[in-house]
Amino acid sequence: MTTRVPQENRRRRPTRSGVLLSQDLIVETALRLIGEHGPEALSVRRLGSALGCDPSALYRYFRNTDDLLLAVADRIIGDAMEGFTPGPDWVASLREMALRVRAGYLAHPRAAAMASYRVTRRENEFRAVETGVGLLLSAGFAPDRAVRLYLAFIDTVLSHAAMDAACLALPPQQREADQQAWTEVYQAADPETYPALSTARGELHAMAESSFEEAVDLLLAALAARAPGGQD
Amino acid sequence: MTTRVPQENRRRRPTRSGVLLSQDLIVETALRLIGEHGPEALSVRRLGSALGCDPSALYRYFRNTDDLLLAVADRIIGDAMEGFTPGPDWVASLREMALRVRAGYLAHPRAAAMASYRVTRRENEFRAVETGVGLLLSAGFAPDRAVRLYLAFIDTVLSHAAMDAACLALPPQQREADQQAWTEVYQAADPETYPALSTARGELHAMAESSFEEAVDLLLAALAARAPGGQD
DNA sequence: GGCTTATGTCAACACCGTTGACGCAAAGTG
DNA sequence: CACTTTGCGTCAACGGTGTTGACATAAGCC
Repeated sequence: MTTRVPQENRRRRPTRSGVLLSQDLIVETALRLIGEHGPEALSVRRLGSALGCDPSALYRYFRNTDDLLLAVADRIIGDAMEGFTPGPDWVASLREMALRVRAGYLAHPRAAAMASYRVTRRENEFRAVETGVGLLLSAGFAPDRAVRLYLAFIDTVLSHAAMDAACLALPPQQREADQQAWTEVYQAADPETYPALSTARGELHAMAESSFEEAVDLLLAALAARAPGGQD
Repeated sequence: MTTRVPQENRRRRPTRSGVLLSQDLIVETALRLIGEHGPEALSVRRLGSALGCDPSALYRYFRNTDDLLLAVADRIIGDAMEGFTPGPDWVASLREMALRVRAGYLAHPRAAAMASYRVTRRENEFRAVETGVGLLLSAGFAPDRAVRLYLAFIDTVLSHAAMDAACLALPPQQREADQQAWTEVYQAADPETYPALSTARGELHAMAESSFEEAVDLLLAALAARAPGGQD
């Protein structure tokens, strides 16, 4: 963001409680708040009191709460992708990207659920898009195909990861109840009206698990099959 | 629907403005509000004034806004799947299922975005799983594979649809800002640090669109390629 | 040391979901 | 028809939310 106030030259005045505010400190505190007390714990007022400052002070650093949320999202992306460098195998590299993003989301389940579908427009997202599109270009796809396919890939990864994160963010009681539904409620399905469910009865337990890797691998297989360079 | 408080025997008193309240009327008004005035128009207070009653009257019909939201979600699912019967072509049938789910979500974005991660365990979900697993069984997959692959498929569809709905549910200002980011902020990327972005500069506008169909088609292609019966 | 001005503070506004008390009118009973 | 019960709509209030504009004050520049 070019419009952003430079962090270094800021004329920072300590707050009432002596804390020196900064975008990084605010983002970290927000992430901590969400992680500790759930997504509903994130409000300007609570964030202010957690930082020991007036809520309105945050508006000196972020245009509004949406702006703050995008900063949090970008931070998650940055943490997830830290130290990652794409290798020569573009499929394997995209796969690792996917797993990293998912791990980053699962580390902050509640924040991830809010931010998965946003465009952060910040440096970490820039780098991730650069890396992903670059990998597809290196696979021989034309630029327009590379962009379209990267979008399909990353949207699948992000939305799937968000879904997993949302499940993880559920209260344990509710999560276990949802999982048990597949081994209990669905087992009682009437064979006449639900023949397919009956046939697959012994396998329905798999419904309780995440399909993230399966879906990513299916998608990557389809991408590999369409790569100009060959079937693999 | 039928398990709720019987609508018939209710001791319904006309509101101040003469309207007779009911669960159906409330749900329909909520959907209409969202459809006419955007997703952010749905609040208990606005819903109350749209119905010509005090906001608190709604709590006679729904435990809280969450309960109301689930009722709305149930209606959306029912509407989306109404009249659908799987055909002989399992790939085409799964594709139509996907498009129907998405259309249902997009028709009522905010409700869908808020309810997408819920497991209903109700009749409509039963029927959907039965249909989907049945289609994969008919394709020749063994039951365990059919279950796993259906899960990967439906999770991709649901999470993608939820993501699209969530984007649509954003306040217009934020949504447009997110979309413009690809044609403005990302255009200014430095060619030296972001060579791939530079190469694909003219195609980045595609990032603002939905990748739903592309992702579904990629996944279905991968499924078709793995079907025991052959590529089709 | 004085000036400018960025920045933290404060008070206020307009919303939000939810609740409890209250009175009225509809349903049930005879 | 009259009487009682009670479901329901209304009202007022509580505590929460994001955001804004006025204001003082202290940091950094000359």
